Amino acid sequence: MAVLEAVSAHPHATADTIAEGARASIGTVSKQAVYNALGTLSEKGIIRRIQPAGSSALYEDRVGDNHHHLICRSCGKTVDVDCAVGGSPCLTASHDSGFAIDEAEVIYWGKCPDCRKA
Amino acid sequence: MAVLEAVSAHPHATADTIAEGARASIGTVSKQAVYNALGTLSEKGIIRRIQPAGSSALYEDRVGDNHHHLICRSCGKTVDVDCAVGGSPCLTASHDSGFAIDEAEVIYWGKCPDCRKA
DNA sequence: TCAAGAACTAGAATTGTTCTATTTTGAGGT
DNA sequence: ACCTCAAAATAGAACAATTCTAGTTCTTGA
Repeated sequence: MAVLEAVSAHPHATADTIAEGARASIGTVSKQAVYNALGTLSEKGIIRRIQPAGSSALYEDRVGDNHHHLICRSCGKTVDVDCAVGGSPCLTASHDSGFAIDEAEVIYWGKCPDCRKA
Repeated sequence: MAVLEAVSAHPHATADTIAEGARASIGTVSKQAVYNALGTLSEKGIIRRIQPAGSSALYEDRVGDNHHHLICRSCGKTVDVDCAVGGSPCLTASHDSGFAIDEAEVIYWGKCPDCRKA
């Protein structure tokens, strides 16, 4: 529960940050307890795990609405974006090679406003 | 050059596999030489590096045609798919939050024909 | 031929995550 | 209340991919 709350409170946080958040509300929690909880929660579909290139895994509780992510190449800032194409469209690849596709993960890479200034 | 050839010969291979490929054509190459070469090549845009969740980095030389990937959740098999939406459309997120977007990375997750049978 | 910079090597170091063995906790039954 | 058993937590080791570092070897231009 504490882990779930921490994920809710810090969207797109790393396991480490979430562990800190959980500790803030409960006291002591081991790293592994957090990993276990995160693992179970994302397995059950209650939270989502994203693993952008060049960073550790991030977790969020916004789930089931087919939204995507926009990540800054310089500072790593991550924001949600709604699916450009509506509903859950991306699930149709042009040619599926016989695969049964169950998810389309979209990551937009770019530069955030702050980093553009600098 | 040997590294580039190895990437060409084994699309979607890991750094390790590419190192083996390079060694097969040249003799001995250190792991770091390979990482250096891969780093420079992808920095210059000659090859592309993809880092799917739960696997190490993969490299490919098909570049600049806005294609995406379809990965099997069970066996990790990776195939190319052309962009569902044509040209380079995905570059437009519904709302860009002020970011300067330069790439849209799409990964379709599913089950390959072989794993569906099993 | 020589010097200077680039690339290469080997091996240690780092980081995020997972594994394993041991301990603690909590629920149900007596 | 007490005991037992399973589930969850702990601590710390283990692991794998990648990066860093220091020293050596090549290559190229003068």
